[in-house]
Amino acid sequence: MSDLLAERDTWSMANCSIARTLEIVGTRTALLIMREAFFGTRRFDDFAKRVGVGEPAAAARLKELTAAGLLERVPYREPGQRTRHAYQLTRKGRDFLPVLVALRQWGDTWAADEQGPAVVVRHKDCGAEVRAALRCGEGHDVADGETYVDEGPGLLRVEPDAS
Amino acid sequence: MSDLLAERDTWSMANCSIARTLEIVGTRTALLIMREAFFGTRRFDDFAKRVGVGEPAAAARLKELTAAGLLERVPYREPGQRTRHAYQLTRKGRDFLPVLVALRQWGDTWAADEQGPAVVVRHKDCGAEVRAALRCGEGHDVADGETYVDEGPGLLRVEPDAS
DNA sequence: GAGCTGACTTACGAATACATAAGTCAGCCC
DNA sequence: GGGCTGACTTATGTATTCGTAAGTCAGCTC
Repeated sequence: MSDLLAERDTWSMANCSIARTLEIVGTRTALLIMREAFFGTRRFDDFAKRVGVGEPAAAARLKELTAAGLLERVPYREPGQRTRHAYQLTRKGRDFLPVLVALRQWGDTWAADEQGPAVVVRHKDCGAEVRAALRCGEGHDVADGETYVDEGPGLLRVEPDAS
Repeated sequence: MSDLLAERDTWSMANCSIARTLEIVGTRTALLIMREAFFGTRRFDDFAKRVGVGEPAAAARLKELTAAGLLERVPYREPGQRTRHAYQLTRKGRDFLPVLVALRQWGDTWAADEQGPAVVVRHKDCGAEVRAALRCGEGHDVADGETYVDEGPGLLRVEPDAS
C-alpha cells in the first residue's frame, strides 16, 4: 500500500467514473427528473410540471437520459386514448437510487428545511427509513475518517509537472 | 400509509433537500473539486490543475464551497515560505463522501472504463473496498424495488392543477 | 374528416459556467 | 527594497442551460 495521496501528481484522474457519470446526469434538471422518475412520474407533461422546468429543457434531459439508458420509452394505452409513450426507469436507472438518497440525506442533515423533509423513503418490509451508508466488502460500517484511497487497475500514471 | 405516489399532484417538491443540495454542489466542477478534496488536495493551484479547470472557475467554486461550509480556509506555513491558506474539508464536507462514493460506484458499474476504475476507496481496518449501500433503520439491506415513498413532516400540500 | 389533446419542437433571449490570457498583490528571500 | 511565487482577480469571449411563447404533429373521438 503506497500512499497515493502523497504522490498525487504522479497520476491523473482523466479516467474518472465520477466525471463520466456527471456527463450523463451532471445538470440540476437531470437529477431532478431522476428524482421524479423514482416518485413514479412517467409522462412528459408531468415531468415538466413537477420538476418545475420548461418543456424544452424537460424534453432535452429526457432524451439524454433515455439515450444513456437510465430511462426507456414504453408504449402504453389508456382506454379511449391513443397510444402514448411513458418514460420508465430501467435497471440502470433504478441503480441510481443510492446517489439520490445520499444527496437527499446530506441535504436533510446540512441544508435542512425547518419544517423537516418533504418525503421520506422507507423500507417495504419494516417501514423504517432508508439511508445511504458506507460499508466495506467485509461488511463493516465505515465511519468518517476510516477510509483511504488505493490504486485501481485503471490508474493513469503521468509525468509530474516540472512546475 | 397512504399512497403518495398515486396522488402526486396533491403535493409539491418546492421544499426538496436534493434541490437545496444541488444549489451548493450542482455543478460539475464543484463535485470534482470535492473529489479532489477527498484525495487530500489543499492548495489553490493544485485544485485547478488536478481537476482540469481554469483558475477563475476554481476560484469561484472554492469560494462557494467555503461559503457553504463544506471547505474551510486554514492558514499554514511551510518552512522558509510565507503564510498561505489551504482549503480543508470540514465535517460538513466530509459528510458528503457517500454522494461521491455513490456516483463513482454507479459510474464504475454502468459507465465503466475498460481499464477498470482509476482508484478505489478502501476501509482502513481491513482493506476491503468501500461501497455505498442502502440500509433501513432496522439494519436491513434494502434491495432494488424494496422501497416506498412516505410523507415527511415538511410535505407541502397544493391544489391539484385544473388541467 | 374536423377537432382535440398530449407530446413534443422551434425560435429567441437571458443567465450561468467555462476557457484563455493577462494583471494584481502580499510578503518572504536575499 | 527588488525580485519571486503562489494565490488569486479582471477582462473578454464562447458554450451550455434555462426561460417563455408559439408552432407542429399524430392519431383517437365524434
